[in-house]
Amino acid sequence: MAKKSNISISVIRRLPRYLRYLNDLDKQGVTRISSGELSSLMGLTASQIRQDLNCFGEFGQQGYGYNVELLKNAILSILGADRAEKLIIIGYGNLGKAIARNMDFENKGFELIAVFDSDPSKIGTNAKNCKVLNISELENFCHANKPVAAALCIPMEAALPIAKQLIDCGVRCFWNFSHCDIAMDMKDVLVENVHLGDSLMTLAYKLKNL
Amino acid sequence: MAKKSNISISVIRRLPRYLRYLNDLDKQGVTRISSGELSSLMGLTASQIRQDLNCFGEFGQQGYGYNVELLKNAILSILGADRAEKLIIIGYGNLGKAIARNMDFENKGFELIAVFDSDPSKIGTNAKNCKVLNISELENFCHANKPVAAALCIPMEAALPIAKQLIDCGVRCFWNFSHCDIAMDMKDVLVENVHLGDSLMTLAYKLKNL
DNA sequence: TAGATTGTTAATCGATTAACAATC
DNA sequence: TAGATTGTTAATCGATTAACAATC
Repeated sequence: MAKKSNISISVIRRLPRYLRYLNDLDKQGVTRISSGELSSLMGLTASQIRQDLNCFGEFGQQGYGYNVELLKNAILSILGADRAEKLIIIGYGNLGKAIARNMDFENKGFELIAVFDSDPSKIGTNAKNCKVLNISELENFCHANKPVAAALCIPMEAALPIAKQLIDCGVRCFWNFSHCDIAMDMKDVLVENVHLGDSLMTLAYKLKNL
Repeated sequence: MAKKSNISISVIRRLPRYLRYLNDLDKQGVTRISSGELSSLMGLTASQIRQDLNCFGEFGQQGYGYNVELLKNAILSILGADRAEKLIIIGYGNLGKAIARNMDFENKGFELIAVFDSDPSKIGTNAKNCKVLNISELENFCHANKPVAAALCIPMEAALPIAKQLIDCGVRCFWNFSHCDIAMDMKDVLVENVHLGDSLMTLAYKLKNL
């Protein structure tokens, strides 16, 4: 059969993790793996792995298991991580720098094309493979270069106005690190909120209830 | 009734978000709110809010709703965010710096007591309210100061050995930013994995399937 | 072929939503 | 009191796990 139409977000969020393990296996020279082996490696059930994968097609072979490289590439393609959607970073503080320098955009579906900041001492310097531009040039840049995604590495107060400006410039996709929820209601606007503070508090709870 | 014994992680992960909204309301001078009002503000059901809160006790009043300040403090206490557990940061690269400087540890249950790095140019400099120390001093420091938690802002290769060393020093709680899963199997060791790459790939998927 | 392991259906489990009696 | 809104139970929905026939 194959290809369910409505894939749940729970399944999607597991795919990048499968990918990490498959990449490791591939690097180690492992060519095939069964759902059972992978499940004990990752600490989940074989059933779940098979169910997850069968949302998208039939990638295995009875009696054999899964070909590591083939499955890896299939998941890359399912996630759209084999593409190069234009992304800009707003804010070149420590977090913006960390992301610009360390995030492997190319293997995750994006291409970093520019960074923006308002600090004169940063403007004109080199980020990863691109320049740090003045935030005042944002609109011109967007109209000329049409980025589809933006990583918001700016304080909470700045996030909503900048997001609105970006939406007007055609940006449809936000990776939001500012400590607020943005634009949950705007149609056709995608937001992935990363709330590091929420994550830390979850750890506080676990610690308290250890 | 009140106080269920086994609270699901889904409920816990919603609490910090409730807290953010309650903090905002409190700052705006709002003193009471009903589950209905809060639910439309946050984009979820009133039923879910009431169910979530009733895992921990009865914080509302029929016909009135919830007192904002009271509920805010209740959630702070449930999460253990009103404590000050000693935390260290390993790695003072851009990410370590971003977290040291911008994370509001005091309101999230922790106290940052030291940062460690191996780079001589960083050692001895001042982080937020503490020093950057030589990673070679890690064991001595831990035995003297007994941190319970560590934020791992180091590359993947370094994460596991450092985590093991820290566990031997009594650290039981990891906030892991390195691009690997650590120690899922070790008993009594808590890990909150933050996989920024996984988050970005989820965004890639959403974008592809927009 | 026999053994292994998938794809897939059915059963279970848990989480969310709806409903309403209790009560402020 | 009457209106509002909780706390809580029951109903629904979705996700995970188990089981097994299909098949490599």
